Amino acid sequence: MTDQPQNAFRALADPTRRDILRMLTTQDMTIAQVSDRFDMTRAAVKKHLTVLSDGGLITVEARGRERINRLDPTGFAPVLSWLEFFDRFWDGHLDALKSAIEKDMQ
Amino acid sequence: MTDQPQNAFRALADPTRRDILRMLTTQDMTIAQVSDRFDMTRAAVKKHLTVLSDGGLITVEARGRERINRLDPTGFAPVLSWLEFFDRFWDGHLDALKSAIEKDMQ
DNA sequence: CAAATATGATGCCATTTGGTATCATATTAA
DNA sequence: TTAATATGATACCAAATGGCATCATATTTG
Repeated sequence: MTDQPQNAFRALADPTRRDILRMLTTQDMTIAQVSDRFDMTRAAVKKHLTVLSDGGLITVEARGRERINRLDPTGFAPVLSWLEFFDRFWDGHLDALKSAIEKDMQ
Repeated sequence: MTDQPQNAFRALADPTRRDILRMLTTQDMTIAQVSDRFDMTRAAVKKHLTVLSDGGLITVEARGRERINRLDPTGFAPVLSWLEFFDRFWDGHLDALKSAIEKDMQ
């Protein structure tokens, strides 16, 4: 982990990395397992996983010759905390926001 | 506006842009007003404002020769909605998450 | 031990990004 | 109208980013 929340926001800025995060909600995965799901080299995926790790969004556990990549929910804290600042600011606009979210969820 | 939530996440990935957003919580600002607060050219600031606008996080209202940049809370919806997916997934971890946020807020 | 496997590390490349400088255009003010 | 002001647009540049290819290293496995 390093600068916060910069590294977390940076990690979230790439669609591939966001897809990886969602994948990791279903199960922990090795680098090879993640790579199998993308049309890019293992090296490229590994770079993304490093960025996600720097952002604190995943943890990597060495297990023999494998590296288990696991979602780290606490890594989202700096992001949510930053966003929370706006949540407080809006206040009266929260309803509009909620409906906008619901509309977006469809 | 374009791809969602990609443009919003991309807009949030830069520290200068996040600072601009926080500034805009205190008051709507022209490009010149925003520029005055940063050690970079007006052109550079204008680029950031364009990215923020593409991300749907601000709206720009032309008023005479000025452009009023205004925070758009609804632009955060796609981001929050994406994050909400993880909120559902964690469930049992939410408490740890909350305390992590509080710790981060200090 | 030797071969296969999983990952790490490095170098290279094209594109994007964040910045500057400069000039054009549109409004306002004298 | 003319000058000043606020912004838009463009060209250019260095650094970062996302990708590939390749080789090195560490673990398993036969």
